[in-house]
Amino acid sequence: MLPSLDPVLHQQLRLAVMSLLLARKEADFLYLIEETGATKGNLSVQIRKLEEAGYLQITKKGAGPASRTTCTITEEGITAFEKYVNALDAYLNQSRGTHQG
Amino acid sequence: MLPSLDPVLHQQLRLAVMSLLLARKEADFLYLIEETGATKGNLSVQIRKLEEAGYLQITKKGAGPASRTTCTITEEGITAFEKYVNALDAYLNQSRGTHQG
DNA sequence: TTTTAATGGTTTATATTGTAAACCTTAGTA
DNA sequence: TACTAAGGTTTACAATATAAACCATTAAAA
Repeated sequence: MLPSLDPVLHQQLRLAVMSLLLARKEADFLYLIEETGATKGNLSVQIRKLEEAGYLQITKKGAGPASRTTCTITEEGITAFEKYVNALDAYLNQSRGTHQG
Repeated sequence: MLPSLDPVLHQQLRLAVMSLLLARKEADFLYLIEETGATKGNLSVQIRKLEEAGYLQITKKGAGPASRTTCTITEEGITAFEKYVNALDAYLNQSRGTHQG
């Protein structure tokens, strides 16, 4: 049977964030806004979910307009992403019969 | 910027159904239940959404216990699936820098 | 010839999730 | 001291997913 897809990662914005972090290790809130096109409210909620899942860490520096929020991917996040990609493969490659079994 | 992911396909059960159909062209309701582990209610709803999107056709034969509901993938469904896979690639390959640009 | 049960599927109420408008806090500046 | 702007957060609402309860038909049993 097809493997289940990690529901934390199987969502467009969260997947985009993780994908960007995987390439860069860390990224600022505003950078993620630019790259994803998400609204601040939505991004705020979704990175918190990723943090709660243990997939990234949120670090805040300063206060007011000079403040910065940075997201850093965790080992757990990297592992989860890789596992997700492998699970997806089973879905995407059904048609080619290249999956194990 | 990362491409958007077709919301009809970016859902586990619907993606599973499409994936199975891509390999087999058509499949019965009960076969899809077995392969996906979904409940009847959930599958019923999700294949209807796929039909509304034009990605598959639902055909019913007979009535009562001998009745059969068959799903057949459409050309539009195949195209949409391929497009979805390509879009996903942009997310999954960020880390390897193998994406265009 | 009524029950009774079983099959194949649908409806629909509920829970979960995603989204963005409205809001808050702090800092600079006029 | 206002007033503005930046950087985020809250939260109310919309959309979605899920499965329990239900329906229709048929076959078999009583």
